Amino acid sequence: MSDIERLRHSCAHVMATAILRIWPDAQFAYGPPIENGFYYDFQMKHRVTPDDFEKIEAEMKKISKENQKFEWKGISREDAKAMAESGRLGGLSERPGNPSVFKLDLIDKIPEGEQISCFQNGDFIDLCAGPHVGYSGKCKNVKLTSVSSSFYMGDDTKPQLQRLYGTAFESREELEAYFVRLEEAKKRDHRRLGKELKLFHIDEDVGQGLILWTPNGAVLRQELQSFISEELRKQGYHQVFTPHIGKLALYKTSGHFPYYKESQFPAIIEPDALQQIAHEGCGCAEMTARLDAVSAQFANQLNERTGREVIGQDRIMDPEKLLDGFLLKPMNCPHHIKIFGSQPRSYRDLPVRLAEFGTVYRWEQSGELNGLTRVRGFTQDDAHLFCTEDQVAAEVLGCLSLVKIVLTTLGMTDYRVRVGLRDADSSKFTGNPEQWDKAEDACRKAAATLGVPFTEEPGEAAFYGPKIDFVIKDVIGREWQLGTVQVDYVLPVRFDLSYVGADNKPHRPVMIHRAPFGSMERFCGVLIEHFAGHFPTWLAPEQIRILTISEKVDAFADEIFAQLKTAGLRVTLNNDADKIGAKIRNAQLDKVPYMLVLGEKEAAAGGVSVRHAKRGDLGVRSIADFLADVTAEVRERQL
RNA sequence: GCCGAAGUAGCUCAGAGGUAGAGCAGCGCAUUCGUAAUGCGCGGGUCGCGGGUUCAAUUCCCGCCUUCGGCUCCA
Repeated sequence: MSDIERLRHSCAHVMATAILRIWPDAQFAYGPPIENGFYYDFQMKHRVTPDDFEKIEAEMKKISKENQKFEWKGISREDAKAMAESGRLGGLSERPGNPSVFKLDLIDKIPEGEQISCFQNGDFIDLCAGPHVGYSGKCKNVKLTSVSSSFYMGDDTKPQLQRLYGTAFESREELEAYFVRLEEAKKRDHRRLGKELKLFHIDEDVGQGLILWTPNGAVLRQELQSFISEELRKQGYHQVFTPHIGKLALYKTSGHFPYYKESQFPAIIEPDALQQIAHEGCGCAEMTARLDAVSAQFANQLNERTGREVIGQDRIMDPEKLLDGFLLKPMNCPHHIKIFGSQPRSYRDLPVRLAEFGTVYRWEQSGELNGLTRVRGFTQDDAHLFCTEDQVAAEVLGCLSLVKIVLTTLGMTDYRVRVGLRDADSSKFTGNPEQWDKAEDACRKAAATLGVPFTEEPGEAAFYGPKIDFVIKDVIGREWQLGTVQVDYVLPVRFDLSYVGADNKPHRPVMIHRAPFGSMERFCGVLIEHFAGHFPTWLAPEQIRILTISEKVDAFADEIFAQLKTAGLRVTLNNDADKIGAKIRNAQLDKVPYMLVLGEKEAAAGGVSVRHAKRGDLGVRSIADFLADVTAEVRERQL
């Protein structure tokens, strides 16, 4: 544990002590240091609100002044249990009738034979492995930041606890600097900039988590798509288009329906069928069952193909009663699979790489929605690669290099790479173990070539195969998964895909799912924050703004405007009656990369005064020079 | 979905049981100006939505919706 973590952990104990002095019934669960501070989870009758912070902080100050010593004590399991039973553990004194329930549970979770220890500061004794600072006097530069709720052990079937967050630093200056930094970070929040720069809009009447791309944001997105499309052409991809819905049977085959029902928009039922079931007086439960069900033939075929019972007897129904419908597509794979399967394929054709900016819809929980980063409808820069088993490693590598090109071009270097592996004892993962091993190995090896540290995370795989994810942090430190590359041995079996090998026999292809941006929405959200709204010229919705000094140069300004426009640049003209200072200020606030100041001086010389939003006044230049430089800057996608 | 907080003009926010205010933005007029705010004037709000209490509710109470911070979830 680092020094700052040790300090913050001690602050969590000081906070607990303060809470107990005010509300003695509090039962504490778990209180670790975290990236920017610490928290403690607890349960008590009083509900803490931000109005209570002052009172709690005052008590914490007092405890810090008392300069209590943090003392380590090794105790036996029996003693620990006895102390928890009496309410002494995680309390200021024994609390008859109020046993330390969470501490009791935590003690049970400590493996047999491991040393159990507690720490005492003043009257507060807590089950804790430490370490801690020497004295509470160190815990003086501390501030409570927020209160929320959490589930005990992160399990939503366990009791809901209150979680109080705080932060602490060695010095007061560092503490203050932290909050200044936080304020600065908020200014680059994509939700705020999205409004200020008119990039996107979310409208209640359209629906939560559904993005309306306004003209400025549409430019940003379109430029990114063009960039990706160019790279895809270089790498031998084929562009396809598919509809936004597909029949339920498609998703029953893929295995997504009904198992992921909670995260899909409900099925769309055909009008005739809807009328029929309404006529029959069919209830909701009955309707759901009939939607979920399949015919015996369907189940048998799929079970036979996969070699296991993926569809149980309970889902089989008389074909007469089956209810058909459509699903708003939650992913693009089945559609692409159908394109691959639409014609015979030879091993000579492989790999087949099908790409689409495919829009998908997922029913995310309302509390999870967040600006552009977590939405209910989004467009993936998706592609599916169908290849032979021998080609998997090379194709994964190709996908990774694409992700790397993308991130490098945008100057995004602060990301981490996660290799998601299967969790041995989870039934969530399908397919055979040897293929999993092979695929996991290919991912691991490919990730190693990135030259970026990566972590292997068991249980993070997709149900059909392992994956490599690129994860980036937003301004407030939350992590978002962007690019992803996933190897899949399962869907080709479920859809019975095949190609003809050199031996003139059918073979099963392997699929790779990949999206370098992940989703256009999320990526743009992260990108807005990355650039703090100051996009490089090639991405800027408005690249150049012409600012006139007086009406006398209107004709000259029109001429320059027309020239830049003809050159394909996104240019606007501000010939309002404002003073030049105001025009510059407005252009700066709109984060327009180039401002061209035109007055009588420029008109006489036939030049333009160039000002850059970040580099300031660049002096007078000839229009030809300026045009050449900016077009090159845009063409080369300079940062 | 759960816990907590919030919702007043396009934006940022103030306000109070007696049907609302500022700054910025917008519009109009004047100004013709040299690298981050020219002046004057005008318009703009069913105070998130629906109920209830009250002579009177935007303000108090209840329900809902949306947003924000967490939790859980993320094929």
